[in-house]
Amino acid sequence: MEKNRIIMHIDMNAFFASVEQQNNPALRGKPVAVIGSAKRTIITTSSYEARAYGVKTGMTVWEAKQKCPEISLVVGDNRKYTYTSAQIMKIMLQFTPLVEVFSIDEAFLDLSGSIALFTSAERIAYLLKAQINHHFGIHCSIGIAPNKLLAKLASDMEKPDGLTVIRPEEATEVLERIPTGELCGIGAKTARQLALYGIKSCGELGRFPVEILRKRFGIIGERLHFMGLGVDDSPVIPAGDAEEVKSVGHSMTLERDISDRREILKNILQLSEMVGRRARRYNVYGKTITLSIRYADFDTSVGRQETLSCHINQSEDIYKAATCILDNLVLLQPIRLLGVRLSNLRYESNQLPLFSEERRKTFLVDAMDKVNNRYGDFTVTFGSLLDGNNKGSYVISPAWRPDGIRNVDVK
DNA sequence: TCTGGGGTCCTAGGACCC
DNA sequence: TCTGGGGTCCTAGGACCC
Repeated sequence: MEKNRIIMHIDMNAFFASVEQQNNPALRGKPVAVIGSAKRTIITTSSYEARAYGVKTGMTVWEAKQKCPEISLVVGDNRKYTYTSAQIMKIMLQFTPLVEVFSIDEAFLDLSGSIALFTSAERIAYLLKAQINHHFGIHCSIGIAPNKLLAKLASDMEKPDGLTVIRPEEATEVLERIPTGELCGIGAKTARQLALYGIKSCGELGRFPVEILRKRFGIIGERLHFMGLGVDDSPVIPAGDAEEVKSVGHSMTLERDISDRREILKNILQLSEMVGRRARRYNVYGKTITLSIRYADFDTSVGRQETLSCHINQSEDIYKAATCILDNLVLLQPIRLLGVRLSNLRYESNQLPLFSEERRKTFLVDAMDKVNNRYGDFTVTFGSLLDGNNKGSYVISPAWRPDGIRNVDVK
């Protein structure tokens, strides 16, 4: 039997853009969009002033300028966002130790045990909003419900600066009018599939025979059924209890489509170094290397993986494996995007964090030396790429976490 | 003027071993 | 000459999340 829980979901509004506006008063109250530094970039986040013009995440810069010619474009700064995020998460920890960092700008809180101390969940919401706004000038939307699924749905219902409560007894009625695609876990494709069965709302989904869902969607089918009913007993998992990361990777869209093998290798080397660096920093080794390619036509992509007999995390070894995969591929078109990922991970748990910095440096120098000796020419370019010439490779992604290996602060 | 990047989970088929 | 299953690992691709 599920005990009545009180779960809160907090979503920072236009997080990256809000941080930038806070940082630069000249941007406040104005349409602002945060973009990547690479040539082929997109709108990562836009301020609410920009959204009023129709500027949305995922648009090209050109599209955004069409919608809003006076928009200020800011190249994202991952360190700033990671730092702010970590500070905000600390504020949340004042109210409960059960804080699950869901992304750089979202968190779940289990307040079931905290209500007695703070009177009510709504009061906690007001206190949180006030503190976050006071210290960081950032608004957030908060949802309160008996589980994570409904709390997330609730926080989505009023933006910006919203507070929405779904009480257990209200859940059924609320779900009746919510389209299935609004639930976290049901994307456009699944929503379309469900619509073919005449299922449009969550209410309809919950009433639909679960056997048919199971047959059509497999394991997901059962989950869909419970989602439609608003049932979700997944726990809020605090940072310390989170599962270990299962893969580490980087990918990048190139400035232009390329076919030249030397050029392709150069980019694979850079990606291998980024992946290796991150893996070594966190004392993790991987057995499987995946090389991803997206072709010029954007729609065609391939991923080829290879599992080795031992675990590696040296950039050079990753590079060698990725190169080997490339050699077995027939390239069909010029390449638009390249990616390198390390998975099948093993953690070196007996490493004291105290030594990790030292270890990291040793490994880094070691790897760079080897690369230099071995690959000559373009390594010099590569070294300078890493150290700043190639601003194009700054990583901007809302999928970061403020802590641990998913703090992707590579350049 | 085109369309970013870092992850997780699931499926389905094949290899291989007992 | 025809014919087993179960288990595990691996691979490629797709859907989903931020």
